[in-house]
Amino acid sequence: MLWRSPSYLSSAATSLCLRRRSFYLDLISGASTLRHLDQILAHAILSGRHPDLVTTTKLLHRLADLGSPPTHLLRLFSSVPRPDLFLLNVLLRSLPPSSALLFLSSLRRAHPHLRPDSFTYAFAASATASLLSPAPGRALHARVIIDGFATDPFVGSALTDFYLNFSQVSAAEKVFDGVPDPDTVLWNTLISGLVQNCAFLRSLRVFKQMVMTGARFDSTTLAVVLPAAAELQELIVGMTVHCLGMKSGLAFHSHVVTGFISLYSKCGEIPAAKFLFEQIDEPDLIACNAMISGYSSNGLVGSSVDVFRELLAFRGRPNSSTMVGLIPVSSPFEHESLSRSIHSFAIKSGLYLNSPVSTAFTTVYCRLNDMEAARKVFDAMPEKSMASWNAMISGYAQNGLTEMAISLFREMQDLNVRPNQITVTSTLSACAQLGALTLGKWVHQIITQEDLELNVYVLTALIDMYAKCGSIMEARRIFDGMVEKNVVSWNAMILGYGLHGQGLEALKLFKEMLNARIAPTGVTFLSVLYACSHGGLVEEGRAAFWSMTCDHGIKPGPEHYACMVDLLGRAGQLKEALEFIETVPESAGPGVWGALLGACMKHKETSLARLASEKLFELEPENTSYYVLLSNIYSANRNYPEAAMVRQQDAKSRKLPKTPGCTLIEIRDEVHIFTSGDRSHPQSVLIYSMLDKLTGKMVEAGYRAETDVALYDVEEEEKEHMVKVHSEKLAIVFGLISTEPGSEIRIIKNLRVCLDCHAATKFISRITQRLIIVRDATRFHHFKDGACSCGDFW
DNA sequence: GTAGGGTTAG
Repeated sequence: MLWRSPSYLSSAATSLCLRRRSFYLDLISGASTLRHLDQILAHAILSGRHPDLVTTTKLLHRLADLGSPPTHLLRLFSSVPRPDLFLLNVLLRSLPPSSALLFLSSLRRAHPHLRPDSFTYAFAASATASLLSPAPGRALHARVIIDGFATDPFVGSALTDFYLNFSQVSAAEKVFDGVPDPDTVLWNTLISGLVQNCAFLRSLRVFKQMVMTGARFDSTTLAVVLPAAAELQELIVGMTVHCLGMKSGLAFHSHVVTGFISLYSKCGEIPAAKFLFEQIDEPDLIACNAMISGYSSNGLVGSSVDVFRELLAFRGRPNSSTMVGLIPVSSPFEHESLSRSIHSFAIKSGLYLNSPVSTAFTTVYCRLNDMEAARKVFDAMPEKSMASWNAMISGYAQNGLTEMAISLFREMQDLNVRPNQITVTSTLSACAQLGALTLGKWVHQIITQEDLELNVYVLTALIDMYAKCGSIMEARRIFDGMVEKNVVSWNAMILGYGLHGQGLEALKLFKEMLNARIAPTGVTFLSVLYACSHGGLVEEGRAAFWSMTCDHGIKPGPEHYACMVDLLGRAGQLKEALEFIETVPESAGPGVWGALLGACMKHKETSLARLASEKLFELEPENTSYYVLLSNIYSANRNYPEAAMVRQQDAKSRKLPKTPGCTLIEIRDEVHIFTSGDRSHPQSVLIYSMLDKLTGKMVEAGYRAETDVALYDVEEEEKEHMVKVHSEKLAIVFGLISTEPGSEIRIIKNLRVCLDCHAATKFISRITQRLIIVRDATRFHHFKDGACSCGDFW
């Protein structure tokens, strides 16, 4: 270096040197502080040399690098009598995004001789990518098109990046398509941005297209496409990329190797990941993190800790990602104490309580069903990431706290935090559990508005939501539109038909699935059995059960046995059901006996009911719902002393209050909830007078209230009321008076619909000529013209 | 102008 101290500048020799441009340039690039630069500039001017365009450009560059405020840069620029395009571009690149764009907008007035080129627009476009609003970027895009730069790969890349930063995937693709000869960087920008927007399928498609068109790919390309393959667990695609990498020699680039380690770990190929990791001479922090998380997520917590120790011993400090990878999210129960101790370590160190670490802990606590701890971690996060919102929402949905999940999603919308596929998938699951069709439709609308990629997860969640919220046709429409279906999608659709009592449709779809060579899983058979059971298809169900073990080698679990007992029991084959239980290899669980008890209920089989109840009391002494069932069976047979005794036992054992039966109906986006005998509704006078009129007409048509008949597992409080004012009847009547004649009525009951309401609804559907869809605790009933879709197999 | 690891889902 020419000089070390500012005092050196005062020497005459330096003055002479400064007259020569190259020395001057060297001095500028060597300056290490703003003060140095000031002194150089002052000296130059004193020595009679005014900086020319080249030196000013250099100076501007250096000033920006050393953190000079934007006002200084602008002042320097305006001191130049006739700035050229190069200087303008350097200025634009050096200014903070908003000042750069502001400056550009005044350019035409201030410097009419300067015609922006592709660099100008590229820098400007990349400035728009980091703003809070997309509006300036869109305006710039318009100018780019007018000025004819939309076909330039440099500009296109910056614009593509801009749109992807604002999650406008389609717009980004449009920009890309407008560039006839995309270069490697432009391809990479699109692929990487798609991955960041969770559009993994699209990114793989673009990569394929890139390779097919013969475009040159580089290590960045491979590094950005690998996470997409890993995320989708597309091992074959990943291995193809590996082959491409080997052939081109790019597979040994450190970023790419890390990508492979992560890919193989995520696909469960730990030996391959381990092999690659051990091939690296000196793995860096990121490679170690990939391996740590790979082991941990595959349940190999010991090996994960080994690599962590190695990292501490030889490669220095771990970072927050190391911690995230180390937490055994995949098996929290097994390593609960380890997770909690990592958490307290993280809190103590303070350094690690950033968003990804907190998100991992949120997840762990959700999995441990410790929702309060999870929420505490979530609330303590100053900056919430997409993943942290998703972790909390899915945690609520999976723990059945559906309202919490939905209200958190609402909060996100209110805060203008844009959801991604995972957010909507979790929220849809909550809507499905709740049976909230209007909410579900709203989420569907948001998916469309946000242009979220419709991947298998999202579409399957939509099928599930529509099916569980009563729109089986809409579910089927989405199912048919799916290009790529997997087992879960088929399962969701089959289960949907089962819920709606369309057993034959379910079986037809199951056959189609087998023809399409999709290997069924235990869940598939559970859905098929369920559909048979709710459609009264006993023989078909039996055949499916045997085919499961014989043809597909799937060992039936307790839930399959329970479903079979339910199937036989509903159809009145109680003896066969009991015989079937005796074939259960291990002792039958509560599910199996519960199913038998439910069947006894329907067929008023007191002695068998007693047997089943005794088994249940033995297996689950704390579960109170069986007492209700048994007592109802006795009262159905008019054996009131026994009924009273059971009820007394029940009262003794009961600790928690019962959930009262209630029915929900949505009218024009508003939710109305009715309980039995409810008079709290503002229109309750009208509702009751309508109900009276309707009951009159029903009686005329032959309806008799079945007050002394056993009510399913309805609760005591509800039973004490006249069945006439059951919550479902109130909700139906409210539906009748609040909607157009002829339109369908949908209600949701939290318990199983009672026999009397079931019969009454049939009459109502005929008298009013309405389709009434009732979702109860176990299935859907479509009442139409005096009949129910369940064919009374409910 | 693009760049590897970590969190979230049916």
